[in-house]
Amino acid sequence: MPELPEVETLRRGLAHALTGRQIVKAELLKPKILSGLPGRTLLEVVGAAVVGVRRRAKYLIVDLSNGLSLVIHLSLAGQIVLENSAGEHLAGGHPVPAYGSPLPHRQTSVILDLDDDSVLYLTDIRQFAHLWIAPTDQLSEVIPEARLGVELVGPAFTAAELARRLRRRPRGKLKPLLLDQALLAGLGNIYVDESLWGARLHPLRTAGSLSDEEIGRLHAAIREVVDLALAKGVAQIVNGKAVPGATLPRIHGREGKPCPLCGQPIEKFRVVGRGTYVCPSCQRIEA
DNA sequence: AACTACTCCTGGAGGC
DNA sequence: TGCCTCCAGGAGTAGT
Repeated sequence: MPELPEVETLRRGLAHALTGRQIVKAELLKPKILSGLPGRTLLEVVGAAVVGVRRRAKYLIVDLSNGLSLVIHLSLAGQIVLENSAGEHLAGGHPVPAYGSPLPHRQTSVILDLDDDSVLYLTDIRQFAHLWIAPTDQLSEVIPEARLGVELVGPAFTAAELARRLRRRPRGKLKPLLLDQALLAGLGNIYVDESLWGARLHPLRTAGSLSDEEIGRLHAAIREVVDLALAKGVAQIVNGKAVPGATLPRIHGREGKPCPLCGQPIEKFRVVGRGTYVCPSCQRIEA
């Protein structure tokens, strides 16, 4: 699903469009999405205004004027579409159902009506997404801070910090480590592949085998791919395949297509059950 | 510590 | 057209 760049891009759009708006109606079509904190209902957000939209890792946080926050994790296939009164869409998350298709969709879980006649739809074709309603000062009940590593956007994510974290788990392989939210908060399957390709490192290299120079390369590659996604548009994948012509991804979902760097055909294999793409020439397992 | 397997779900693609 | 299988931008838990 949406990884950090997708969630951050969505956050920026929603912060602009939602801040100051009042929620005038809330419909819960699929109760399954509301997990944890029993006793809370979606009706508690009606009448409150949005005071800000934040993000931690892949969690989207909508702070309200009544001391509550909506916390959304889009998981694999969650999607948010905000439709304004002119019928224009601000959309983010999973591309299925296609942006612009009629809403609500069969798998739409939540509909929020705003006081400017815009409507927010939260849809998830796989019903894995989660929504929590919690007091803004008690979000630790919802967001598992102890299981979230360093934020990738901002000053905390340095090469030294990456090295420190990787060296704690020297026998771990790079792909599972980079997918581990307790190590780095925000990467998912696509951006891990993109980052490893950018650093010219094989997904099965062990953390302990990396030189300082290679860790520096990995840090720069992660930074570069996240920055590129935030600046030029997030990775576009539909049904596991890269969308032709999109800036990102450059390697994920492009099996058999030429490596953008050397032209060798990109190969696909499985690592911890996840489809993994490498350039066999640029990313060699031996150092 | 690190790995595998399994779970939650639906839908799109491709084979026949 | 139908039927089948496989796979999927996440993450928690259990078992080895």
